[in-house]
Amino acid sequence: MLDTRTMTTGQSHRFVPQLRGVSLPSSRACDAVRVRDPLADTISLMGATMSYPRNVEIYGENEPAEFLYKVVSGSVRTYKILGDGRRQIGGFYLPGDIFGLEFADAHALSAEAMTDTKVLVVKRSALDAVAARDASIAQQLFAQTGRELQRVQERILLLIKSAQERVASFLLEMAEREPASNAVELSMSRQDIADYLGLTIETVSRTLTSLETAAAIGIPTSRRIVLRNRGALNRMSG
Amino acid sequence: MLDTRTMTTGQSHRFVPQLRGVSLPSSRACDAVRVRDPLADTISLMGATMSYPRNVEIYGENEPAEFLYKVVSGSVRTYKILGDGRRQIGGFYLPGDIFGLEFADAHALSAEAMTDTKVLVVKRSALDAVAARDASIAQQLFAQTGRELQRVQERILLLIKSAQERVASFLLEMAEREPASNAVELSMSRQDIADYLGLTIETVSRTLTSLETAAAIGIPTSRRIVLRNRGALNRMSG
DNA sequence: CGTGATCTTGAGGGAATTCAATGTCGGTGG
DNA sequence: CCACCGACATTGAATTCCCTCAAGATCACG
Repeated sequence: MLDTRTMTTGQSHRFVPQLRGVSLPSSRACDAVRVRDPLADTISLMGATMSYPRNVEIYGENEPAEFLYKVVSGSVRTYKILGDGRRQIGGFYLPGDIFGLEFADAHALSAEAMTDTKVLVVKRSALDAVAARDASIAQQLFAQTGRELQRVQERILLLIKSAQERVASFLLEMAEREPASNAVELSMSRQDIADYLGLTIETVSRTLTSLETAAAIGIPTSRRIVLRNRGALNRMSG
Repeated sequence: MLDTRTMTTGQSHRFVPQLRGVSLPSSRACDAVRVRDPLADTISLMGATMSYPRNVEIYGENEPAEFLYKVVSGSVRTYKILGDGRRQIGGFYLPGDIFGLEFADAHALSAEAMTDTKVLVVKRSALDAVAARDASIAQQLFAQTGRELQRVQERILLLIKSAQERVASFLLEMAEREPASNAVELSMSRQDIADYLGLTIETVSRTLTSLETAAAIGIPTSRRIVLRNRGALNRMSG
């Protein structure tokens, strides 16, 4: 099972540190991207694309944290298995999200593709080398870490809430990632949601149906949630 | 009443701390520290010492995050008050610990002295300026952030456990900070512990007595816990 | 000592889990 | 095409764990 993942890019991923474009923006569009997100741009330039089928491991807990990842398409979950078999999900990552940022030498969490997924992979050492030359990259890495920290701190606040508050918060969190629509397409199973929220699958299910009964949401299919009343959800989210 | 627990800590008016002067380390001991921990040393060199009495606010949520703090003596808690009055404690900081590291412009949490406390205070802007020149300082700041992130991730794992597991984990965590002894001197109240672990004060108290009954710990005074059987505690911590 | 704050203990209730059964959906082969 | 299967989801009933409310015990401090 180790090698169901496949390299889809033949491009050399040995990076030659040529910070082109940083000081000489040429086109408006390009400039905008670079100025806003030099890290993303660097990853795109340096990264190799890899594909992982659904439910396949991208990296495992305790493996050396050699790479940084960015989701191109599909979705990824990070998680940790506790001694007694319980699983805690660290986060869900959708296209554009960066994951695999670690501070110890080894990964604290495992990562798995939730659906068939393409990711950009970049060697940490290469990225560090660029960061050493380009302060804006270093700054972005730092900022990315800070955002991750804030995200995790909010999870702590979530985990002390009631089941209904957790589920409502979760739906609003997911909805923020698809701003255009009022519906959420869940790429994760009820079990994933439960392990993310620190609840059981039954409680998640019951809470969702109760939210539907309360006319706060609609559940046309189990993986699709329509937000009918965001105000109510917001109130319920604690 | 909604909020008795947050009222118990007493006055919430802002204390204006006294500036005691700049610490100027000159001893050999500090030189040794310098090699191992350039960040700590820089803070010592640049920082001003401030004193805060017990239960007095050091900074408040949403205030601009201008400073970085290092505990010299005493103890500090960071916390956030939720809409309905619940309080979540972000962390406890003991001598040597750094707190106040933020990524947004404003503090996400408030900080209070749990006991009479002395802290070193350093302007972020000054520290950033040093970091820009000295890569080892920048690296230390980054590492410090990474450690904070790991700490918070472990808290998430803690919050999905049972009450007994949480309390056992908490005791072991506190014990790690006083490696010499087999006893833990708690600088925080039961309410603080409860708000840290996402439990009620009664559950914390009951769990502690049950651990004592099980001969895993001793409780000579309410603020002093003797670890009688670390193996058992470890097993109980999940 | 008395007083308030903190901590412990008890009884009862409620929210979430556990255990168990049923329902739904997508795929696969007869 | 439909019947069957397995994976996933929902629903129900009983139980457990923790919270709430309430009372007492202990501690710190004047």
